[in-house]
Amino acid sequence: MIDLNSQLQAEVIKALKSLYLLEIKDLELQQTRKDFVGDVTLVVFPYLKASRKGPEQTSQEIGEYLKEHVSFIADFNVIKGFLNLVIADTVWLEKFGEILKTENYGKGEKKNETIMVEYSSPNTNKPLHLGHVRNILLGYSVSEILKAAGKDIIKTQIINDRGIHICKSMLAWQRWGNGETPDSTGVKGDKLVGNYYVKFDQEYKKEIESLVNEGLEEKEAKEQAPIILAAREMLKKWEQGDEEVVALWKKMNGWVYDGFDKTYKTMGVDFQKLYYESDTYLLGKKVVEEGLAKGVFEKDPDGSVWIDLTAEGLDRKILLRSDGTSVYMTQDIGTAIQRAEDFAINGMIYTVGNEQDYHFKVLFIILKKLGYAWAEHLYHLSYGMVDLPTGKMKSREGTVVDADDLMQEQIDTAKEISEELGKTEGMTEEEKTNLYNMVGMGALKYFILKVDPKKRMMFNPAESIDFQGNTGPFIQYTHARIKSLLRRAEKDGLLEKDFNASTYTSLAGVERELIKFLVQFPEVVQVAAEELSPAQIANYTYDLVKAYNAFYQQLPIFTDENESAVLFRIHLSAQTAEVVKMAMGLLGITVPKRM
RNA sequence: GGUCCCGUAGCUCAGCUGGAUAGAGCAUCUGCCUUCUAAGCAGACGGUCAUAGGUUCGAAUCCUAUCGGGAUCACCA
Repeated sequence: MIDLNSQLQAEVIKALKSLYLLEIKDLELQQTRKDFVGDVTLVVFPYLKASRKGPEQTSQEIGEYLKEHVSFIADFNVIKGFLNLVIADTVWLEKFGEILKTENYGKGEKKNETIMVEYSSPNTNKPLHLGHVRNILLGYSVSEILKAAGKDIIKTQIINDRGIHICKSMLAWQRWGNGETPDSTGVKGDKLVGNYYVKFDQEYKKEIESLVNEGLEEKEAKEQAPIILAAREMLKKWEQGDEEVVALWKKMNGWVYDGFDKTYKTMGVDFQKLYYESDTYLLGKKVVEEGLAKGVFEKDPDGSVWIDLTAEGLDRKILLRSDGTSVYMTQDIGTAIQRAEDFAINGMIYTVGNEQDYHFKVLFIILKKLGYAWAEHLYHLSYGMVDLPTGKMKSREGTVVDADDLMQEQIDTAKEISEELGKTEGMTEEEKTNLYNMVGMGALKYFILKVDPKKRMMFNPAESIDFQGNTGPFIQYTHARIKSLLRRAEKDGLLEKDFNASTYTSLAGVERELIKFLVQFPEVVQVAAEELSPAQIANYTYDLVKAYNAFYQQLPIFTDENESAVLFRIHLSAQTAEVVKMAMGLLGITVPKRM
């Protein structure tokens, strides 16, 4: 497709050269703001020195030149130093015709580039909560966006399945579980294990308290409480491969995975490859040798290994403890290298909260220093915390918003509203269930993804997520409405007729606006991919849908006397629905045919 | 204390590679269903873009300082 913008740029450059002998390489054109007439605006202030004239006269001259020399400039107007250019309707119609012919409109060319996207990466000692929800939705959506931009994606997660935290749940279950299982209790596996994690914490606190009453310092009490000693002992046994402990560990982790799978299924997300920390936690050690040999790392007299990043304005960072065990950073280095060995990847994206900005900064520098080619394309998809009105979520204070509960609430709300509005008449039970899921999850996903990932966001559990206005359901509704139109069009045999751009020539304002939005779509996808920002897609789709609704409300579709207008509007609607469907798909949101 | 992020309408958010009169949604108030789905449309109300300087023809956007909020700075993960 011809790129209108770059073509126009070239013409303006020519105009400046011919009028004022001004030689420039490129310049910025912007979209004309809504309240003014025109499509594209040139700000002429920067060229006043060359023109030696006032802003209005300069704009006028450039405008006249362009109107005369460029066929697709239909008109122009000047307001102060702003030259607003009007692009001919025929150009828009031509563009629209090209869009209709484009298969998979919006998708970028294949890039032959494979990126691994890591997201979710939970601990196995407690259920997923609202914080994970943002992580998971972002990771999934960014993956879909990158795919649409032409990259190959491998979705992955690293499951933090080992360590003292899981031993705590195991120990508590052993002591107080009475052999309970998810099956015997009907409790979802991750919830069951999470309950025992809480139980451990309660018992631990009691022990600390009684030790303090016996006269111990709190710090000592924390170290010496029998229950924590038992948990440490269990971890040691696990590391030695004690059969009984490992069997229990496998059993309880299995429950958790079953629980997580259900949650992932409701969310509609997936992974191609899973990494487990129990497999990777020793991996970084051999890299240490490599780093020492290359002189990237240094060894202290006590045997600990460090990297000195003071030259980069950072700290000295430890990579191997004096007892020879590895730390978080070492594991992450090892895991990254393992991944590059497992797959032919060109880069990686880590979806991790912004409290780990520093960690990833350091990690990426280290990997670069070690000289891996793929290390040039590592990104930390850093996102802000989700705040509650009460402040930060704290599991110990019971202020976490559980992922499953949250999703169920939205689905229930979707059901309530749908029934209230009487939208479900004639639907089968299955269709209804699907619809409630789609709309409920659509509301939740859109609510989270429309916000710039980098920013922290507010969620108030007391107020339900909106289903009106700038929301997922609003967009879904518009799609359903178009589908309804198309069903009628099909019945009337209108869909078989091709739209011919040359038969319909005078566009209404709302029609032109809508085409402009559709034209933008591929670029929006590219920008969203570059910025790793689903919010770009969400906000674009909202604007598109608003433009469609204005069109829908203002113009008749079937009842227009002009048959080519009817045909045009039906195709315009169909194309809008298609873009909406694809854009929402990039957010992991499905759209209904009826609602 | 060092480093990093943030502060836009009552609330939740766009806009931030400098450009026109700072935009949406929610909430409040007006209209519009006998014509294609009113989860919609049209409109009203609501702003010293935290504050103070600076750069510029032009600053919500860039720079500096101050205030306020948050994160991070472990031989934890």
